[in-house]
Amino acid sequence: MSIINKIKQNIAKEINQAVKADIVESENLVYPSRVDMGDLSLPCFVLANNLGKNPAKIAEFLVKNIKPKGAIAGLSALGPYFNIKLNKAELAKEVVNEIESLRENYGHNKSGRKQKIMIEYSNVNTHKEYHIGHLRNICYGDAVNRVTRANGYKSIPVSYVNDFGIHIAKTIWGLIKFYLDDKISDGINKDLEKFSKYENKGALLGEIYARANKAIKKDKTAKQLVEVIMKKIESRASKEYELWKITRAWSIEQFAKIYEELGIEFEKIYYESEFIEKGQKMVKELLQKNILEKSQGAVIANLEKYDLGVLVVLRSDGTATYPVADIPLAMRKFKEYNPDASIYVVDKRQALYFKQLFHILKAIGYKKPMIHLGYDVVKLPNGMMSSRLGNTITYEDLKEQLFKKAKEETNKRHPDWSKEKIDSTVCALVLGVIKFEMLKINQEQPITFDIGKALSFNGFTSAYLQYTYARIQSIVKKAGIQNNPPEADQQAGKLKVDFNELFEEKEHNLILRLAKYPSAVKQAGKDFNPSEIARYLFELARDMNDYYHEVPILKSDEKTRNARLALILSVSQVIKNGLDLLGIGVVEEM
RNA sequence: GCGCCCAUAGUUCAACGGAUAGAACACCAGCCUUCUAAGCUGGUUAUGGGGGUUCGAUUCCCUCUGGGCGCACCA
Repeated sequence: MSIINKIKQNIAKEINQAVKADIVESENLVYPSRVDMGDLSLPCFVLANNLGKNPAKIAEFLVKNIKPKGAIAGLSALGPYFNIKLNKAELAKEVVNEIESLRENYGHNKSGRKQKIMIEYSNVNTHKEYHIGHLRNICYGDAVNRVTRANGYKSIPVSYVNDFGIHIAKTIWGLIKFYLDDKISDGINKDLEKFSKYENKGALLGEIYARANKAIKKDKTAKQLVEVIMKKIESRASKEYELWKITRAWSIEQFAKIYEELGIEFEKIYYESEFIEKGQKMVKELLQKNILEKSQGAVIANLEKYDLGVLVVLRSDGTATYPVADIPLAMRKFKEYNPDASIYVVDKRQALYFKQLFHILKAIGYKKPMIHLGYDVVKLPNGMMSSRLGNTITYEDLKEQLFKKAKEETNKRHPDWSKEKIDSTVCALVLGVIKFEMLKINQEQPITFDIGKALSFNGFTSAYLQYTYARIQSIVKKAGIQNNPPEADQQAGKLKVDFNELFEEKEHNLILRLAKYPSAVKQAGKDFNPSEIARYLFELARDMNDYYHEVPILKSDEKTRNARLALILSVSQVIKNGLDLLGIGVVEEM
């Protein structure tokens, strides 16, 4: 349990003893809206209702009947609020020592009790462009994975790639039409040599898709051709199928590169094409079991009596829809990993579909919890993004612009740095921007992605957090302490910290903020909401920068200096831990 | 038509039934012989309308207005 929770529990106990009843719990203690009121507070209304007394009187009663001792430094009543000031040195000692001993594990908890949770994200289409909407999915999924682990679960991140749909036939049609003179010759590999000059063939497929989509819209024969191509791919024995195999590999290579750049690893990647045939067989079985039924030539799941409408599983022409692959995929996941719960990180617009899918899976016999974690779209300031309209920002565009800007800024500030140092710093900054922009807003809200703001590195950004971290490292370095994890314990020990030296109000604010980190992690885990961490870190960094400007560290007396160094080392550890939960790395200098 | 979601400052977001509704961006005015100015300080501006529940409502309920989304053969 975190220090602050222990303190809250003790205070709750004291209060209950004072009123001789068991009413107040540690969760009833809140943080006052202004720091001068105190560090913790109990609104006395609930107590008042239970005891049939005036809340302001109760607050006064508590002040009279509880003696400040240990962690409690002072008590006061302000109207109906019972306010508690904590012992600064005591709290500082507890918090800083805990951070120093737990290090990268500070803030983590065991509430998940090692339950296995499978998290599916990066549910992408091959043969299409990879844009910032996909980035939201992957950044969010990865952060949920990390936050879930920090809360004591054993998470299993997997990806599911849609490599077998009509969109692919469209891209292949475009490829043949625009690049292969309208036909596939016998020597496909030779024809495709012209693509060897493209470094990122997956991105090229995205461009072809957008172009093909526009062309097909106005062209009836093209539409028919696309259907023919789809059938030929499905036959798994045709030139089109060969072309599918080759181009599919291009997209998969592109995804692998993106995952590597973003530092994201999956336990397993599943592909739709592996499940379609199995799914077709399964449809027959489910028809026999009356879980599915035939209607108007199609195969459907009729879920109207559960208020979930109707889900088409096979169209009247016999072609498959999503669930045909999703059902066997879910079964495979349970069979291979036996997770205690299965989470799907997918666009919230598919909420109804997932309710339907889970209903069918439960009917088949899968009773473990299945959760659809929906997130909202990424919009642009001028409106919705659309692959079909070509109104998107692709991952490549974004990365390129960010690199250019970050490099410019870094060069300007550090003309003496080596190319390697600049590159590695810029890389960390760019990744930070991408991930932070995708995570700083609650997943249930749309993101209005403004590339100009993302490039600014000012305000509520990852650069601000990384900068704060780098500033601390700079001081630490000048103080002659190496903040290397193996030696750090010793180093901290060498500092001989007297926590009474942390007498500044801003220091107390920082310590209280550090003490709140574990609850931010817990809350983020409970709500699958990494933006809690992002906001927490911003507040911590703001407190830190405020402190930095106001209070000298290296120039203070030795005793004070040591205490302050211990404090800022703790701050930097928490910034690092929090950024790690968002999948973002720190830089030692910037 | 049925259902779901959203509405807070010029803009983008917070506020988990509690105290004077917080930030960031933008704009204006300051701060670098002083631990990194990618920073800090100060200033201007907000709960869509109407009802209810509650000691207390941005938060819960109803309703109106305005947006977005989903609803058998698009993925």
